[in-house]
Amino acid sequence: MQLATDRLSATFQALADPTRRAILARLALGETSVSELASPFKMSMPAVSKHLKVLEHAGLISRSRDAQMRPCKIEAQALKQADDWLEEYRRLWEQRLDRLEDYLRAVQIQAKTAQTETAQAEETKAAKPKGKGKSRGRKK
Amino acid sequence: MQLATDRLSATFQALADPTRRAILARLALGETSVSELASPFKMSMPAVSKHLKVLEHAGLISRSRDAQMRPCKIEAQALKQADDWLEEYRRLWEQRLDRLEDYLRAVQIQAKTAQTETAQAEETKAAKPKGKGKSRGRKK
DNA sequence: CTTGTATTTAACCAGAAGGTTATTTAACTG
DNA sequence: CAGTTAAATAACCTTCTGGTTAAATACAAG
Repeated sequence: MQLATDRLSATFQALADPTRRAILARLALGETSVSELASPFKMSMPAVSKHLKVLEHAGLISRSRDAQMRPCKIEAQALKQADDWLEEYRRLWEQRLDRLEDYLRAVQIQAKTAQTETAQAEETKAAKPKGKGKSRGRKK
Repeated sequence: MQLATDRLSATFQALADPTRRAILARLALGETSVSELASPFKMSMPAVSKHLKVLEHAGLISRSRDAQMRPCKIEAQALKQADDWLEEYRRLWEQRLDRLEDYLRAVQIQAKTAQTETAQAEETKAAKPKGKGKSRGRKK
């Protein structure tokens, strides 16, 4: 059905659909049948079956057999891989507050300066510095 | 270009492509131009431009202007949203070992019960770590 | 062996994704 | 102004996605 791309791409791809995320949410509560997984949705069974195939291909679920039923089980390892990828970027949002503080501090200083030099503030715009000076400021 | 689905779907969708993840990896090092972002790939500029549009639509990057250049910057909040979603499932892989331990302990008790129906209660008590104070934090 | 139940497969469809080349827009430069 | 650079847009193509209905499979129970 889908391309044989890498595992991580397949995982994110699988998570990119609300129906599939809802299925995973249900499976987080415990193993269950395809019919029960399908019941909350108004789509046809084959459609759900396809979603399950996508999830299985991504390693997010596994299936066993119980009479006519094919119970699905969530497989957390694939989710962990996605989490591991995000881990690399965690600092980017965890440092956010610190940077906001830096920014606010800078603004405060600027405000104080502006109090004494109000007139020149407008002129600065016209007095464009040469070349790639980039007076646009706060470029880390 | 892409569907106007919910933000989380758009984010996971954006992350489901290796090229886009590579772009984000580069942007994690700092803001840069489209040309530089495109340079590692053998695809055309319009292709990269499309990838950037997908990332921007998902809120994963933002763009500013600097002369002819349109520098891209990573936006960590969208990544955090993905991480928050995964957070709900974290216990599934973090508790895995604990549950395996529980299972093995149960099997052991069963085996012993089958052998001799004598004093295994004390052993169980001794072996049990008691409480789930493992506090396996989410930060590595 | 026939029927019912649970689920998958087959065939098909519209629209999205990801790529291409050619053209256009935007901003600096001489 | 004309020319160059950086990037986006337009038009087009192929493959993938997510859904459909109809038919097939696997199993259990009469």
